[in-house]
Amino acid sequence: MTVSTAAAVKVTPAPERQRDAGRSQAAILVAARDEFAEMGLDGARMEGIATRAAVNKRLIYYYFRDKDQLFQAVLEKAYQHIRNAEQKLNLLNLPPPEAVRKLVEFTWNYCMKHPEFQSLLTSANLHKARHLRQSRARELNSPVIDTLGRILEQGRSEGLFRGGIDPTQLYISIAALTFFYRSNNDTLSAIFGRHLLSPKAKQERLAHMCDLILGYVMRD
Amino acid sequence: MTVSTAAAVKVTPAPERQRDAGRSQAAILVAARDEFAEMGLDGARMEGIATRAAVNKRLIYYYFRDKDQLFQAVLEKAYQHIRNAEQKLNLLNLPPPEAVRKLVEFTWNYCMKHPEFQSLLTSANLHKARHLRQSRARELNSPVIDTLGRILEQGRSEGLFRGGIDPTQLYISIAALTFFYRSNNDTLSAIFGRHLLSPKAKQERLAHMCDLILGYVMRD
Amino acid sequence: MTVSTAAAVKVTPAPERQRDAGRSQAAILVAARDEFAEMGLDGARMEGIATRAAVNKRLIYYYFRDKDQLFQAVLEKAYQHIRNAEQKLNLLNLPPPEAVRKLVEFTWNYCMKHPEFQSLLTSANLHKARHLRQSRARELNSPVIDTLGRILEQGRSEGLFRGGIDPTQLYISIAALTFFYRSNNDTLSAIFGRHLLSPKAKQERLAHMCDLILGYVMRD
Amino acid sequence: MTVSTAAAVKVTPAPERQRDAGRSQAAILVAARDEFAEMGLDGARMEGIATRAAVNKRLIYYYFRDKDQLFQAVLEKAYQHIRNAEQKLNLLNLPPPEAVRKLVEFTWNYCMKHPEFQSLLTSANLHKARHLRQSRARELNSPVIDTLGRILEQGRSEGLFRGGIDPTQLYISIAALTFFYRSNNDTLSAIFGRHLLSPKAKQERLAHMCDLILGYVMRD
DNA sequence: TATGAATGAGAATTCATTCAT
DNA sequence: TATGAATGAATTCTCATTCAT
Repeated sequence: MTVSTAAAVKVTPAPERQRDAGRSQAAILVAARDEFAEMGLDGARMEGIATRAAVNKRLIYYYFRDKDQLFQAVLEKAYQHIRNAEQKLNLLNLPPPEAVRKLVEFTWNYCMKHPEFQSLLTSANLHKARHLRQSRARELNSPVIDTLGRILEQGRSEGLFRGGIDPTQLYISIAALTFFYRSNNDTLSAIFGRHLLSPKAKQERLAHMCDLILGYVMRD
Repeated sequence: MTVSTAAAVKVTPAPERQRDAGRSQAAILVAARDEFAEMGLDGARMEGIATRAAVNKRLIYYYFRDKDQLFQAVLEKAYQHIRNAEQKLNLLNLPPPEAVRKLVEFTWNYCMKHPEFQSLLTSANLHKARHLRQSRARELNSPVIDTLGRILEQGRSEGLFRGGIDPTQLYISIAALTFFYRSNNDTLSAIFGRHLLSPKAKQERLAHMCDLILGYVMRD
Repeated sequence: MTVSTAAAVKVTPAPERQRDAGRSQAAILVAARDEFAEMGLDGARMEGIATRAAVNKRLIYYYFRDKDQLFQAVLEKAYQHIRNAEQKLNLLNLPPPEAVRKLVEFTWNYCMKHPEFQSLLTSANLHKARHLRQSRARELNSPVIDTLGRILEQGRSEGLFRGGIDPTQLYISIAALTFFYRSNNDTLSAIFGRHLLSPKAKQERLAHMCDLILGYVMRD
Repeated sequence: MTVSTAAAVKVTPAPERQRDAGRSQAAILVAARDEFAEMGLDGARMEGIATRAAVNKRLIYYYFRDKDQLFQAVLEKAYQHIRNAEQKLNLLNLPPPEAVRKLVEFTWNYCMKHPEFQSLLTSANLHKARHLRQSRARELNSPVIDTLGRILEQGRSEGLFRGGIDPTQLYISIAALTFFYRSNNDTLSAIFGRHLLSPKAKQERLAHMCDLILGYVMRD
């Protein structure tokens, strides 16, 4: 047996990549987001998340306690992300009709780029949104509601928009028109025998939505 | 009821409940529909379905082979049900604007009465609609698309509606506005801190949707 | 035991029995070998294997994925074991007749000491040897075939053996005479009403086999 | 409801094929033999047997009580079949060497034509031959043993054969050489990378076996 | 911070067999 | 003689999670 003589020897911790708390946590969150989005909360596997994140399964528990907490963290991050994007819209600088159109387009584009968002919400809803209710994060609520309210008011005062529109109601409708289209794509395609996500189809859908929303908002 | 005088009358098999293939199958389908709708395809438990249906778990396999086949059967039946309801609408007898309004109201009411329908679709979509694609049932496609197309045309010819509206696109939008609202109710409620399914809220939502759809369809 | 003076000496992990991957795997393999041999592949129970190995049932799946993979591992190990034993025979040092006799005796003894080997092969054959074909292990093929070929040649050149004997054919025959006798023992005994595994019967069988094989191999 | 007027009307039992006890039993036995041979006793499925026999699963239980009894019946029939074939050999009419050769050839041919026989025996052995021991059928024991004894004696008295050969021992050896070859074909083929059942291979094997047996039996 | 070993509580599915007609 | 309906007891395998280092 070869015995080391130096009790003081301390192996240098290797050129790292290991042992980076932040990196591991972030990798897990991304992996979990993808797994949850693809498989649903119930279909997702902790094993699958660990593999995607290239970390030891045990580490997930170390950082996130359990599957539900992890899902909650993913959900919060997803909301945070879209709220962040919404912040940058600067809708109040635009003429009201332009602002509304831009909001529709933004919602559409976000939905196309981040289909995982609606997928996560779907899982959240299946579970009665308990993950959200446990969340103390206040990034959940959209500041856009407020903004949209002001836009509607201004459009109204300019004589462009009709009155009496509930901004929350309108916001939900915009979301509905885009997110439903995307998240029900597979069944809709199967039934209509029509590909709904080709570039042309997407362009048509966006046009339709803008017509629909603006046709409603604007005074006859 | 015409009563036979003869002694040869076949005794009705007693109000038993045992050994009735049709009844068992039907009970399983109902139970499965509810379980799948509440828990999602992945969250649903065969055990739970058996309990709901008050049949032996084994019997489910006897009639439906496995979970996926059962889900497919449930899905087909759900489509069949809504298509059936659509059939009875008789929209072509109405003035075009009334017809469109009635379709919106029908969709809304169906959605409220049968939230399981969208829930099933959600699971189907999470699984890339493979259950639908394996289905040879042709009740899937909605005959309403056709009807809606004719209504739009007629409204157009009467000078009431704008032209160039794709009936499929419009149909999807109507579905989106109602089904998204219902199926995302929990997260939306949590975020907006507002109960979306109170009688008043439902009435407002329906009014909003009608305004939106009719405002778009009708010529300025 | 050489005692180190240093405080830095790593404490030997105690004679525990827990948390030893190698030990667990080995225990499972032994248990599985016995269960498969006694019950056949289809009759074997994962539960039974876990009990025999005194490990958690789940651990079997942890290490071996599923029943088939486990069986394959067992099979490979069994081949490895007999090939190992064959290696040690050193037949080439003996006069050809002695070598042949020793091979027969070895086969017989191995068969008596390791009846599980033929039992495993029987299961493998029932399943069309798919486990073997999936195996990339090259310990499967017997090196004895080669050796036997050389022995036959030398015997021939010494004028002791007849010519034109296919070593593979002969090897199969030696195996057949022993393994068939052992693995069909129960039916043969039942039919002939004669105990085939008494010391006397075994001795007679071995003598018969040697006579048979040597009588064939040696020139008249 | 259309009521039949004739109480006496008796539907003629249809051109039959149904309700033929003998036919059903025979079909089940054949189907069971094939299923047991292909899958082994444990791997065989009552369902599979019913399907093969094109009868209702329940009928198997009606005629054969349970799986074990069915297996026993199959086994007995298999023995009966080979004993029957052996009866017709008329070995005593031949010169002793011819008789022995004919027995080897017969065994080989039977084995090639009826691989299910050895397969059934294999299952029987895995279960310690309990099915045989429960069997009161006396067709089990081979009359050939007797015949072979006489042949050996005669050959001996004619100065052709060596003495002291145990006919049972020899009979087992002949069976071993053929049945082992056939029933271990898959593993042997996999290991030797050589197809053992091609016409040429079969011919070579038979020749080898005859050489082996006759080389042993005949006086030098 | 990180990880391989281990596990209990299910989960879907299978299978021989019985029930009721 | 024949059969569709029904079932209890397994059986394999899965999954989130904890242990021990």
